Amino acid sequence: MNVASVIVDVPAKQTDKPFDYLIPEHLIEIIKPGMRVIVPFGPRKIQGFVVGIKAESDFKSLKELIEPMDLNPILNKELLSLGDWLSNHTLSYKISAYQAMLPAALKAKYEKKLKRIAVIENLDPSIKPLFSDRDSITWEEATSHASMRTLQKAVAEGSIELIYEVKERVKKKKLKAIYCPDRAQLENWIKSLPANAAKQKEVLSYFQEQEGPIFQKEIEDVLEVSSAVIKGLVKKGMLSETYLEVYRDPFAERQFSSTVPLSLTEEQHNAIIPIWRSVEQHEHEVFLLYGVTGSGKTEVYLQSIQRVLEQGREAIVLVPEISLTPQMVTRFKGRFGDQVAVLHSGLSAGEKYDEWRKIQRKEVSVAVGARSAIFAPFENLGIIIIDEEHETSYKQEENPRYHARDVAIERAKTYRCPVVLGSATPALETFARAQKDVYKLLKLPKRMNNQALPAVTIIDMREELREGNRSMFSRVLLDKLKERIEKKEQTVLFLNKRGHSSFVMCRDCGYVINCPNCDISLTYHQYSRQMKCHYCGHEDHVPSVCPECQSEHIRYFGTGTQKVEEELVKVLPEAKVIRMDVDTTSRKGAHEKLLNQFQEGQADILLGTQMIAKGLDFPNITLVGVLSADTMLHLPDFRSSEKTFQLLTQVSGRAGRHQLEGEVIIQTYTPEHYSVELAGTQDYDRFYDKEMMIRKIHKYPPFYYISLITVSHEQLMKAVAVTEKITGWVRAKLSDEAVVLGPVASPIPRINNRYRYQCLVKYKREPQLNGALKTVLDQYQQEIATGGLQISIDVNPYILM
DNA sequence: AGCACGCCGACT
DNA sequence: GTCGGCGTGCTC
Repeated sequence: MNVASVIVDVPAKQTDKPFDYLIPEHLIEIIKPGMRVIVPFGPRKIQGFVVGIKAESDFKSLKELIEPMDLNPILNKELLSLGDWLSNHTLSYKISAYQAMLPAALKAKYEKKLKRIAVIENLDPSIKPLFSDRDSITWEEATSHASMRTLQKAVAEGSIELIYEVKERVKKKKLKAIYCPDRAQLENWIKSLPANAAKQKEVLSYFQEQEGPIFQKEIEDVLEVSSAVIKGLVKKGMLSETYLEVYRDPFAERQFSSTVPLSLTEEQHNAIIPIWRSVEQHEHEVFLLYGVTGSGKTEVYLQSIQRVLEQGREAIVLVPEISLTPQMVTRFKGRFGDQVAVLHSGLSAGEKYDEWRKIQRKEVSVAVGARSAIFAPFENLGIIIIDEEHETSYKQEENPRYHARDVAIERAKTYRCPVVLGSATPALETFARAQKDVYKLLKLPKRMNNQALPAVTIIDMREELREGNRSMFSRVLLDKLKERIEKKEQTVLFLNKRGHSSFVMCRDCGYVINCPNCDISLTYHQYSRQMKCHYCGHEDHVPSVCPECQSEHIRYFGTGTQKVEEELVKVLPEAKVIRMDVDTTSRKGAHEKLLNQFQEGQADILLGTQMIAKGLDFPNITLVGVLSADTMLHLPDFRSSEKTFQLLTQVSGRAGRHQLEGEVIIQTYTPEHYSVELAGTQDYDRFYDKEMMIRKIHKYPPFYYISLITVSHEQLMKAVAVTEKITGWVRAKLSDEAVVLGPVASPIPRINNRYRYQCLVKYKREPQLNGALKTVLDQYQQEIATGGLQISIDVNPYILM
């Protein structure tokens, strides 16, 4: 057993298979599947994952692997095969799948260096100065100071050597700690110290009280001594220095007041019984916990987890990226304390890595986090919970294009444990499965406070315009706003920004400034006073005259949160407003800080985008205003109605969650649209029926599965031709039941000067499809490798662009 | 993905 | 004649 099969860190079709390496004598039995290793690959050294150990290889001349990067496997057996499953289902490379399952900190960093071999005097004069004070320099440094030619010559004649290094991205954080090598002596030592060494005596007696190493910082802080005191003792040999690994704890400063399980309402109780049963009987089952906003889903999660922990098993809780508000973390930390690891995007790479290691070392049993937390390396899972399961952020929009819900179900099958999908507005696919009894439906139809859902008023903004109100606030909304300020109650104003971020337009000729590289309008950014393309990053100044008609009437269109804020100040000068958007929350911790301010009542109005739609739970909010409900209704996306309905229902749910009654105002230009109208009455069931009908007619999910192939190339004709061929090829491979659409231009026909064409496949059951798509990738492998062609395949896409 | 190898055009 | 451009194919 001295051969290791390794998946190497080269994301390409040709290398998407195990490469065999000889395990050096001294590493036999040490190298195990799931470990990261450094292996020679061609002329360089790269990282790889050991996927198997075997006695011999079909390959004749094996190289030896260089060294392991881990002491213990970083992927256990289950995660290793989950990686296979993932790459199969998303048609992505194995290496990409493994990397997606691990914290980014574990991704290798490569360094190319030149090392001096000959004595300095013998080096080429142009290279000499580079090595004057060091023995090796980076490749970048070398090439910027010396010509490629001389470097090549020097390497060829052996005076310098080219070396490749594999480095860890993030180091484990270590702090200096002090320990006493011989505690029995402490008593004597203290007596032996001179009388004027009061501080040193104090330090030694501190060691009498405590066993084990103590962090230097702790000694300095507690005893108020300087490092010199400790150094003195170290010099005398009474104390010794060491470095101890510590976790970066992003919540170190925070106190979480602990909570106890609340008594469940009858409905909660009814909902939790089947979950408990599934936990206790080790049965895999998927539950849809369908509960209106404010119905107490979180308490059901908490008490389900409680049961899992009592069994000595572990739990994963997924929450959507944006709503991973401190509120949710607080509730989990409050109930389960140190048992909880938190994994979300707000943490630094190092912090994330540390939280991940707490899971790996079995120091915690609950992981709360965004999408990628589904890969938490637990080995005895007892439950997986996905809160707000309809959220689109559970779908990764880059390779591997996985949906956390699918991964959850796959893992839960292996561990024979339940998955709980929670939502007030389930994804249509999910609800349909619950209707068909594939998932078990659990309902929480009432709010916990027994309050009715807030009263919703829909305002037709066309009507407002007709009556001469050109502002972005309807008269009703304005009146209600004033009322709340007088009553010292709070309002949430929600701006549905997606769909029309502020673009720049000429008022005279209507010319909209587009990106020169992409077929999309540039977005205006107030803080930099620049226009920016969200797809290729192109930036430009706002022109002073229109490039088309030379008019000077250039204007920024679209209502950004900043504009709303300015307007608010004009109409309600007495109102205190907190604005939450990408600009005000980009700084670390800003999100939390703003919410705290709002909670403490420092403002009357909380104004924001998507990020305030979910998870907010403040007792004093009695009014929710949606400024423009329909902005994303017209996106080229078959889910736009569903998303609109979900979003409107979610925001409405922010009002009146406690004693005070809530009220919602929705402003729209299309009040007759069913997703606006039914969000008004918060009637999910009717929305579901209506939307299902439409999906059925148009052959969309949940009636059909879809897969999207996007082809892009610098030349329009090439992109069209390839898509044409693929479309024909796929069509021929599938049954008559499948619908293959295309080639059609992508909704964004050009990004970064590459033309984009698509083929959309709708199907019910096509065992051939996966294979056909793989062949497509194989066939164009050459052209993809040389960089001219790009083909992306998204199985079950969420964004059709 | 890198990197070497190899085959063609424009130069000292 | 050589230098250097990039297309092609390989990496255990």
